[in-house]
Amino acid sequence: MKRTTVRLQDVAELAGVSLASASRVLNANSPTYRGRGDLRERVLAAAAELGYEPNLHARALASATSNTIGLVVHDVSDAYFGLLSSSVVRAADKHDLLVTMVCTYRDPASELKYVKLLRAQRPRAIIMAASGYTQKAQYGPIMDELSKFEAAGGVVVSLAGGRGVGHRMVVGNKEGARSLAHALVELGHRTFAIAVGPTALVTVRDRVDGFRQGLADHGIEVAKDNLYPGDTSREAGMRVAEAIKSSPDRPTCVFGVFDVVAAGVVAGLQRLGVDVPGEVSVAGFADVPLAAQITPALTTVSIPLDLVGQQAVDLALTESAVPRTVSYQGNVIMRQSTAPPPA
Amino acid sequence: MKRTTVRLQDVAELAGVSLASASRVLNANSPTYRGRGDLRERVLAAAAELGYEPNLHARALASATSNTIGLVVHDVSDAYFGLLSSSVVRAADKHDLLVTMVCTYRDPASELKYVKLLRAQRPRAIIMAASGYTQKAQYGPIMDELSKFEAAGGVVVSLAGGRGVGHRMVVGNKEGARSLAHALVELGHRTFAIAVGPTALVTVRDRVDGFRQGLADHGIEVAKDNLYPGDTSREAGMRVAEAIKSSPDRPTCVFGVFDVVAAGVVAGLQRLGVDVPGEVSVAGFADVPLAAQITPALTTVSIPLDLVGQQAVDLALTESAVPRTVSYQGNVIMRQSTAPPPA
DNA sequence: TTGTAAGCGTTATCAC
DNA sequence: GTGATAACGCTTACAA
Repeated sequence: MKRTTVRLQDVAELAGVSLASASRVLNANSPTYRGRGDLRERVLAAAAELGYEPNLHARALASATSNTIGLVVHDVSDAYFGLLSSSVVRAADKHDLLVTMVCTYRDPASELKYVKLLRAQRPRAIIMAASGYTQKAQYGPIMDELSKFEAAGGVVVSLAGGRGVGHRMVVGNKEGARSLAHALVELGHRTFAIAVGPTALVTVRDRVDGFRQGLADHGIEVAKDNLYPGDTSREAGMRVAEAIKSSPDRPTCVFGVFDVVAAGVVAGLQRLGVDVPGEVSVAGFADVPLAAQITPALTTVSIPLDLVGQQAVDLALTESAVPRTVSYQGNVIMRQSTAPPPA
Repeated sequence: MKRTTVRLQDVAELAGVSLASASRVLNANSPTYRGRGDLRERVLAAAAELGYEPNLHARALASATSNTIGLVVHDVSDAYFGLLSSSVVRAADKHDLLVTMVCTYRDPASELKYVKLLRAQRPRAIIMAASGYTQKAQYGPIMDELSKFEAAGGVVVSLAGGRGVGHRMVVGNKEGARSLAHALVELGHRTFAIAVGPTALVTVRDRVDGFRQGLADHGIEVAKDNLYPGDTSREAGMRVAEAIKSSPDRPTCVFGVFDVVAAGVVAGLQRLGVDVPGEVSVAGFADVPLAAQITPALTTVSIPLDLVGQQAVDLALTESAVPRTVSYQGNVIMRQSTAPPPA
């Protein structure tokens, strides 16, 4: 087979104009540019006839800008990140930007690898929705890499709760969890358990800290035994349910740091014959769709993921020298999974 | 600010070698290549010191290959596509491939636009998990674009049920729905309703056709009135529930073409005081996590999305001249949302 | 307005 | 094994 790829050159030749002119027409260069006579039409016609599609690599190389933004999440199949990714993709679309998405599956090493790869791709910006590790050994190298990216003219948007390079977006994990705690105490609860999730994440730390802070505001503490680390799965929640059921001082309320985990706690308790919320109340965090769909519907803290995604893209497009910070606060959503504790 | 971006040239100079040598070292060119003396080490050291990261655009341009694959889905925030995307990303990772993901939100026009954009990015392959429109006016232009991509040496993997360019993956929508129908009839049901969803999609058509076929196998037909078109949302399901509740000849079993819709039917019926499955049984399709998490748990047909994603990437990497076809069959999963009809 | 030509950062093809 | 040097397909001064 001969060369099958169509170059701008080919278009130019077919239209009988120079490479430069063809380029100008196809880029609608200056708003005023129309080309003399039917030059413009000839080029357009030639491009259409040949099925020409510009080579973005060449364009990126020559113009030193790309129309891509990188998005780093933990796991797209997780509803939280799925929703976020979707809103990022949607917002990017409005600016004719393509999104290259990578999933770290909560592994700092693979996150580092991906940031490097992304950097190699020279995107306009990188949105870090994952990251946020509590250990310097884990986040350090990633930050370094991001700094280099910035030094080379790239924009970074960090959604992580902790420190971060570039623009910062903070979703109110701490504040939201604290408000949730207040609401639950007001309901009458005094003994709590927390399904903590992966402790290496800043998000987790913030939610747990916020929640405990909220309890502390009322002079309540969570017993060490009632802190259950785990992963972010439904199964983790179910295991917590078992532990609680046979716990000596059974809490009257369980806070699951992720909705999915909380849903697992609910399911686990139900399977063990414990009534929710009659005997034990359960609350989650994030308000992913699942929360409203289980029975009883889950009390949780809603995060406006839609806005967050949009805003992230907006920030990704602002090359301001001074990093900006934008915050979003969550709302406590009381549903049927929580009720006053049994008398 | 001076130029802040590090070129291979810079690395070569710092290492005191030629551009070509630096390139060879960094690409571990031939397995045997080691460079003479400490040449290799010097280059590596220089690259590390400078924080060099290759420019993939330049590389793609020079080598005429990229390490990117394009993925087109309807909506990542939809559990089905979230799961699929995740498995694609995961599989791609094993081959050090980056995934550029676009969402069409079920709009043929935006799908066309995206395929063009993707083509411009010159990915190694494009995986079409969306598409599959029933109307030629809609899928035609997209297929054309994909053909051009193929002609230029790209690989296409089509997950759509209908026709498709390149390698084909067929998930057993028809067969799965048919088996489901059989199972439901065996349970004793004779009158059915179908929450159809968006009729413009091949996936929908296949599931509906398969289901009706399955009923037909037992001499059962679905009344026109019992076919409810809509979108793929939970709300659509709830509306169907209302319609059914007040329907003159109320069906004893409802098939929702998407799990989310079916879940909506369940929730809607429950809200109206109709017992599921006591009075009406409900089944869905796809077995997304939600299906197992609602109460009662949803009977559905499971699709091995994990395998599908992996396989899609495998196919994306096979440049075989003859398009291959791989099929996956779903399994009927009976859960608590279906039971024999009331006597 | 248009064309000529010089890059953009790599890889690949040559000689050496 | 190594180093010049010509592509790769495009944008963008600079000249005409």
